[in-house]
Amino acid sequence: MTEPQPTSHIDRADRILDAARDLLLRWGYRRVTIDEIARRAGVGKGTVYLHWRSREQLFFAVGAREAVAMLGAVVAAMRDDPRQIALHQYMRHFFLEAMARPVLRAIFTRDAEVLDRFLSSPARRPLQSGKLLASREYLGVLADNGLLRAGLRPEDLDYTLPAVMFGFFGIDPLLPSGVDLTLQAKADQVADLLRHAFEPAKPPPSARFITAAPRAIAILDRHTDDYRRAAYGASVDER
Amino acid sequence: MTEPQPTSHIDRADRILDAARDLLLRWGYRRVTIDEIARRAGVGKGTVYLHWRSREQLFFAVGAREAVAMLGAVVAAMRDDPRQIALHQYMRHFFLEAMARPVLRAIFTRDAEVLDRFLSSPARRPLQSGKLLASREYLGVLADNGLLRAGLRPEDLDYTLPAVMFGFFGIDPLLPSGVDLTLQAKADQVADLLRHAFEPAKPPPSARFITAAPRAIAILDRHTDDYRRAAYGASVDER
DNA sequence: CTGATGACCAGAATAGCATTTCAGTCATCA
DNA sequence: TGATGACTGAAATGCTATTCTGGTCATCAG
Repeated sequence: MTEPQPTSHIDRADRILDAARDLLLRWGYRRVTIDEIARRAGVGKGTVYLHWRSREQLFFAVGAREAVAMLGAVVAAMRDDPRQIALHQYMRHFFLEAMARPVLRAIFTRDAEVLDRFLSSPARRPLQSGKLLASREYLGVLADNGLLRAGLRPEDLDYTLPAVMFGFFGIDPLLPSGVDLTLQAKADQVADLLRHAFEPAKPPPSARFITAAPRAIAILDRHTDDYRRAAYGASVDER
Repeated sequence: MTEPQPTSHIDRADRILDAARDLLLRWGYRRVTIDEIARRAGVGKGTVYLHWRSREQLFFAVGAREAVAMLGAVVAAMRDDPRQIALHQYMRHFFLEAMARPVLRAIFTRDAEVLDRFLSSPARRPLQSGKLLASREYLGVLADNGLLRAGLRPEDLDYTLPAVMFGFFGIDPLLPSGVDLTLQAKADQVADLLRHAFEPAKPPPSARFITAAPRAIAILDRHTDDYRRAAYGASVDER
């Protein structure tokens, strides 16, 4: 059907992931079959299993690849302007970039229509865990540079930060129809909330951000690599 | 089976609601039948329908009655100490008292095991809506008395407050098992978060609370009556 | 006459079974 | 040597017969 084309290992993985993503969004997790994905990607079914151990891992990879793209966009903003490493800015971007990507939006809003069975699959966990939000190390860098409220320790956020973000991602279907803000407005509200709740009352001097940014960015880059590895299977570093 | 006893209309409603609540918690919404509830309450099946229009309304009444009890506890604390009307204290009590009551906990944590079908029933809405949390009027009283951060208008909380509370109620199953705080600790975190995010930086003088408390309490009393009426059917004011 | 009841009914839920679908494997091939 | 797709069993689905149960209302007890 699709004519075979000479491709690298990673290009082929991308074609398969593209097919999986498109079918996922069109039909939902339950209805998509490996046969159809392989057909669409122009490869044999066995080939899919040369990249990922199972169907579950394949769909995790679909999410992981979008996570890589999302983190890339967020980190790019931080490189442009070190002030964007502030927790409230980070989470604002995180929220906007996640909601702008259909697969990630489905995951974070726990969209049962799209994900059905995948919601309760253990493979989904790493995509929704607190680590993807803001790891201890990232928060440690903020704390060390006076970018968190005095007396607030990174571990104090282990519970609260995921709770808040989960709330903003998931509240919509529970709200009466009268309340509907734009995505931007919601992102601004998260940012405002987090800034007042967790950051110093008076904005820290720019120097602090400039000092902290490289370390903060390095941490996110490392996380990004973790997700990239997950997306393309262990074979990503063979190349 | 249960010997009939002379009772007022409301006593009988309570017996039926008791039976419904016990069976709900033991078996979950789907498995409980009206026949079993009536048998347990020692009344005929038809009698149940003299109180509520439908099965759905009956279970809504079970929740509404617990909401009355919960609001009663919260308001009692406010009568003892006017400072408890502060948004963060209100929500702290709300969280603790809701989580301490099995039916409300099931509703607010969206426990699919207990509620299954009831989760998507429209009758559940009024129990989970923003209004039960903190109505515009309540927030208006706080704002009028300088108990909200300068520049924060009550309607600014329409989205954010439900999002945050929903997050705290629902996050637990999504967190890695390492993170498990006591109920008290979680309540303290909600309170801290809300105080920093939405209330004045320096604690307002007591006089403000003393002035505002009667009006705040009156609003909650009115909401409580609404739920009481819903719990016992329209017949509650016949008496 | 009034308020309570439970036999009754239609539609929905369930159980049981026959059939189809599909994730994952591996012998074969280019 | 890397890619394939025919093959297999387990799980999902469709179908039918049967049971269950929400809600009604004719009847009855006090």
